[in-house]
Amino acid sequence: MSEECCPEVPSCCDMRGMLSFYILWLLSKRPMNGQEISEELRKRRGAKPTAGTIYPALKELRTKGLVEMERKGRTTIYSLSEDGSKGLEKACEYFCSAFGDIFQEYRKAT
Amino acid sequence: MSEECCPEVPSCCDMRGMLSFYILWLLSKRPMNGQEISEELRKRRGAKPTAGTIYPALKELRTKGLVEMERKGRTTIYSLSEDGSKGLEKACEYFCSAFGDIFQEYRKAT
DNA sequence: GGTTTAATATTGGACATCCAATACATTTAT
DNA sequence: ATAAATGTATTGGATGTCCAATATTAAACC
Repeated sequence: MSEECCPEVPSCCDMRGMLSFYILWLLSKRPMNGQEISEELRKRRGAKPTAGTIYPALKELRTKGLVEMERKGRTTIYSLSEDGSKGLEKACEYFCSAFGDIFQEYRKAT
Repeated sequence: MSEECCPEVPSCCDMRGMLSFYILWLLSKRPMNGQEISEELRKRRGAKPTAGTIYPALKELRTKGLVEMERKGRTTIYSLSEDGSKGLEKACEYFCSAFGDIFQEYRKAT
């Protein structure tokens, strides 16, 4: 379907991390199933996470009570819980505080 | 010494990752020793990485040829190599492309 | 019904990142 | 000279994130 442009993953240093955070952020936009989440991540981070990446992460978020799920036939719709929503807010604050300078610099440069 | 304010690490989701990337970015500002790098990370990410975190990361960056070091008495000064500089550029591009939306949203909200 | 397809899910192995604990070298203080 | 302080470094164990491989389930197709 969509062949939308996506960033090239750099070879120089490891860019893993923040997956659960990113999933929470995506779910704050709208409830999604696993494949939709994976596709969003592909568009944004340049590589589509496989099933072995995405479902364990979702399971952990559910265990922590941050995400709720509802099975609908073949698919499972994941959505933010109230705790997930509150947690995301704190996490966004932290993320932008921790990495803000790097973004600022990029904005100036372009 | 400096008790500068630093962000509170959220409990909701894991915020590890991007350490090597962040180190490269810091070293692009100026050469530093391990303790200075750790202190910069504390101010920005809210927790000071211990020796077991920082030195293996620096060692790996050196193995990859991205970082150079020079021993000076008690301290070791680390600096970006040419490859490190080029790699960082790509990595910054990727990082901002991958996480830009989250940051944009934060800017609007505040 | 029987096959294919799409989505979900688990397992096992690899690796980066994290800490606590330990060790060592060099400078500084006594 | 000895002790304390500072900076560097390694080890071992935990955890999150990553993929390939495999399995399961439900819908769609013939």
